[in-house]
Amino acid sequence: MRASDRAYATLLDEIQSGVLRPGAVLGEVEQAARLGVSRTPLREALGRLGADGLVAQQSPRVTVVTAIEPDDIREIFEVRRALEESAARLAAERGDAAIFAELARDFARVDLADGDHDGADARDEYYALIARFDESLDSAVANDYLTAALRTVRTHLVRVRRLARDNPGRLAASVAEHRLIASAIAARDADLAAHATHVHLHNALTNILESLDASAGSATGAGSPAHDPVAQPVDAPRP
Amino acid sequence: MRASDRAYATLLDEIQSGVLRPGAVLGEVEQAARLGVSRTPLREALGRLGADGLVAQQSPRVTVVTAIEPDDIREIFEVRRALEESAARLAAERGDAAIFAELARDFARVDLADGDHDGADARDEYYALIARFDESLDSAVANDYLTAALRTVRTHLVRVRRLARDNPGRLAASVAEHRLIASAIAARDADLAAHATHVHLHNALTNILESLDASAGSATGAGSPAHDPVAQPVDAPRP
DNA sequence: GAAGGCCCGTATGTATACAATGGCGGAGCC
DNA sequence: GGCTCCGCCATTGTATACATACGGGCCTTC
Repeated sequence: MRASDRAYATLLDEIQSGVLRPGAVLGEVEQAARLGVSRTPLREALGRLGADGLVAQQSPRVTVVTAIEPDDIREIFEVRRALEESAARLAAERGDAAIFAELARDFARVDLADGDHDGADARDEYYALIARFDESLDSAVANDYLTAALRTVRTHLVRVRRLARDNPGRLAASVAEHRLIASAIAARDADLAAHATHVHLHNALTNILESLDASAGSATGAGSPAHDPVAQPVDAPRP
Repeated sequence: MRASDRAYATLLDEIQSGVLRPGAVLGEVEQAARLGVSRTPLREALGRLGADGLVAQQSPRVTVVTAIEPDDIREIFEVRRALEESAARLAAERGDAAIFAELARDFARVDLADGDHDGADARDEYYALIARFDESLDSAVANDYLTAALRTVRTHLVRVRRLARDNPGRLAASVAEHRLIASAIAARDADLAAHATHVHLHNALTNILESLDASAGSATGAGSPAHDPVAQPVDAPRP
C-alpha cells in the first residue's frame, strides 16, 4: 500500500472519528512526521481530503479541518435527498427485485430483534445492514457518476452521525423506513421508493437537528469529551 | 499563480477541448517537461483531474484520459437531472425573483435575436447566458455541497457538448426552455421549475444522443478532425 | 508612547535525487 | 519452434534539498 494512501486513510479516519476536531491545523511537516511519511505523499493526502471537503485552506498558509454546522447538515441533506431519491427511483426501475426483497426481510428481522436487545449490538447490526443496503443501491443503479457523488455525501455523513447521538427509538424507526424503501424497490414502485426515501431523510434530518439542539442546550461545545492527544492548536474554528 | 494550478488548468482545457483525446497516455515526466513544470506539481494536477474523473489509471503504471461513451452521457444526465431539478426547486423557494425575471427577459431577447443572425455569434451569446444562469442558480440555492457536485457534472458536460454538434434548431429550443425555467423560478413555482428542468434535460440528452448516432453513422471516429500536435500515443482507447 | 518598517523564522511550493516495482525483450531450455 | 525465466529499462512513488513568501516581533523614529 502506498504511503499516500495510508496517510489519507489515517487522516480520514481521524477526522471522521473526531480525533482531529474541526479547526485543527494540519501542518505538513508536523503531520508527515506524525504519520511517518514524507511531505510529498502527505500533500497528496491533504489534496484528496480537500477535494472531499474535509479540510480547507483557512489562509493561503494554513490548512484546517473544516467545521460542520447545522447549516452544513441541512445542505448535505439537500444534496443527499436529490441523489438518493433518484437512486431509489433508478433502482426500482432496473434493480434486481430479489436482492431488495431479501434486504426488506433482513430489515424486518432487525426490527424484531431490536426488541430483544437494544444497545450497541443492535446498532452495529443496523449499520452493517445500512452499508449493505447502500452497496446494493449503488450496484442496482449502476451509475458511476451518481455513486461518486453519493460517496462524497456519505463521507460527510459519517461526521454528521457522530455529532448527533441517535436515540434508540429513532433507530427502530429508521430500520422500518429502510424496510419500506427496500420493499418499494423490490416491488418496482419507483414513486413509493422515492417518496419513502424523502420521508426517511426528512425524519433523519429532523432527528439530527433536534439532537444537536438538545446537546447544545445541555453543554456548550462539550459534545465530544475526547481530549485529543494529537490535534495541537484547536484555535480559530472559523475567523 | 502556482505551477500546479497552471498544469491543472492547461490539462483541463486540453482534455475538454479534445486536444488530449480519450485514451491518451499522460506520462509524468513527459507532461511535466511539456508544460514546463516539475513532476511534483504535475502529479498534483493529475490527482485533481483524477478526482474529477477526467483521467484514470488504466493500469497501476499508466494514466490515461478517460473516454466518454453514450452510456456515460446517460449516467451524467441522470446525476444532472437529480441535482438540477433540486436546484431549480430550491431556487424557486429561496432565490431572488428579480434576478430570474431578468434572466427570463434576457433569454427572450436572445430568442428573438436568433432570427436575425444565427451562427457562432448567437451561440456565444447563448453560452454566455447559460453560464450566467448557472451562476445565478448556484447563488440562489446557496448550497456549497450542491454547487460542488454540479461543478463536477458541468466539467464533464463540457466534453459531452464537444462530442455532439448542436444544430441551430436545438439551440433556439434550449433558449426557450431556459426561459421557462427562469420564469418559473421567478414566479416561485417550484414544481414548474423542476418539471421544466426535467423537460429541458430530456430534450438535451435526446438531441445529443441523436447527434452522436448521426455522426457515428456518417464517419467512424472522425468526429473531431483536429489533428493534435501534442497527444503523442493515442493507442489503447480501452483494452 | 505609538506607529511603521525591517529582519528573521517558519511555513509552503517546487525541483531533483533515490528507490522500488512492473513490464518487456532476449536468451536458453524443453 | 515455442514457452519460460531472468535481467534490464522505464516509470512511478518517496524522500529530501532549495527557493520563496508571508507573518510576527523588535527596533527606530516621529
